[in-house]
Amino acid sequence: MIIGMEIQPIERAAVSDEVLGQLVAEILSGRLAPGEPLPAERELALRFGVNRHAIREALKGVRQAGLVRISQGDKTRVLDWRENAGLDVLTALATTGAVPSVELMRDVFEMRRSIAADAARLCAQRADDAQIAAVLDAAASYPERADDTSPEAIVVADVAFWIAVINGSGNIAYRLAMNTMLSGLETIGIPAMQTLGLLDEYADRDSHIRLARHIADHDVEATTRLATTLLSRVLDVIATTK
Amino acid sequence: MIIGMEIQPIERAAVSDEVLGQLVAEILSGRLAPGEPLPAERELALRFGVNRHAIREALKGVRQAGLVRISQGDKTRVLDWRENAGLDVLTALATTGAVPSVELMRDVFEMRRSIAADAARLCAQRADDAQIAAVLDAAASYPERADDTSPEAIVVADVAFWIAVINGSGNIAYRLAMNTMLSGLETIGIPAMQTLGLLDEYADRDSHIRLARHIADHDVEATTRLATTLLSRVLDVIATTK
DNA sequence: AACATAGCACTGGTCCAACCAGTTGACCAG
DNA sequence: CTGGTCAACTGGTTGGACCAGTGCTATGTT
Repeated sequence: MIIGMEIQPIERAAVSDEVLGQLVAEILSGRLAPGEPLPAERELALRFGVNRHAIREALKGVRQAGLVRISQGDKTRVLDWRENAGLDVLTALATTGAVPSVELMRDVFEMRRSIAADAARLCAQRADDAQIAAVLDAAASYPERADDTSPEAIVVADVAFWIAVINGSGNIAYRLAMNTMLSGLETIGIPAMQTLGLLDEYADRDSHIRLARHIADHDVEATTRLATTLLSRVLDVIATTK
Repeated sequence: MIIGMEIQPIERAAVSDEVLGQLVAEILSGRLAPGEPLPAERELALRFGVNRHAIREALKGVRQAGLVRISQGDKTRVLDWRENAGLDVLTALATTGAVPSVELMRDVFEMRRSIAADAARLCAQRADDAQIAAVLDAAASYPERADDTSPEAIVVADVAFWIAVINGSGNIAYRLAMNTMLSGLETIGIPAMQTLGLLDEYADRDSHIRLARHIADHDVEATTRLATTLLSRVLDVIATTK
């Protein structure tokens, strides 16, 4: 075994997942328009060259994403994803180019700002000691600004910090929404963020430590202001990119 | 046919959906703890008394919700839903009593406030004429405050208004998140909201019309202020309930 | 005794083939 | 025109077989 050689697990996606991906892409891209019926399961099985069960498993996923309505005896019909789909299709949207990726990025970071800023406010209001300690810890773990700091380390630290804040807010909906946004960002990929110059704005250790201190002081006012400022930076970068 | 008789379609959930619901409930309630392995598919098929294919279809759904990790050759393991699940489990959370329903309600409405308020701000900033017209229309369609106004009508009008605002913001993530929240509220049910006295706070036709006008005037400042005020009302009611 | 390894038993993944259960529309009798 | 019947779809469900990974265990060598 060659030391240091690049090993990555070969991807062996299940056929049903393959099918799911393609169907979702077809719908999000608009090639399958809302209202339009999907081919019958048996037909799809033929076209994809897989068993009908694989198709059915995929269809279950498509339905759960809110992209189709399945009804026995009748054909499976495509829904308007803007009206019916849940937040979870963000990930799929990032993959298929249904929405321009810069615009999508802007939307996600705007949502991040709203939610994280409010979470910080609530955190300052009602977090208990343990939760505040976690926030302070996360801020302290923030990497120093240095050129040799890996992009991954910055992202990891930033995610950990805001997760701690959200946990402190005690709002489970915020937590779940953040989970969804993060998995969406993962599919976009850190390299893409790097090219956009987003990461430079992330790495501001001092500000995060100050913010944590505001939270620890239960200073709602200062917390909200600083959090909003911090969370807006990335958006400024995106705006100029556009 | 008796005029006005109550007709509702009989529910005939597919077995796989039945299974999915039970599995999700088991996990969210904590009876199946994170890290714990699920029974084998064949075992589950026996216990539920259904075919293995049905189990598999259900498991696909559970996985997509971010509640388990499935890997061939190994057992299917339960994930920590707080860390892995997406926003879409909100609906399931509302059903199973994993989180106290009042607390869940508070969380959702807090999220609604953050998102809708920011959407209103963005809408005032960058909505085009057609989108603004839609907002004005939605506000005009708001029902007059009257005792004979049905609760459903109020909710429908309110939803339509904020959807119009979010559309005007041009933020697709906000739209999707709102979709998810709405389907969550549906499962809670309007009657439950009525008992909590939430609906009275919804029905304020004048304020919504004023808000729409602020947006039409592109008055970002006034829009943000009024929107936040409006969206906070429900939370005040919930806070006193608690 | 210690360690490598071959093999077995278990997991999920896929397939085939049949049948059940609803929906729709065409057709025909009243 | 109304109502019923039937046939041809649709998705829903079942059984059983086999493929493909993973992990434990017994075995054999050192």
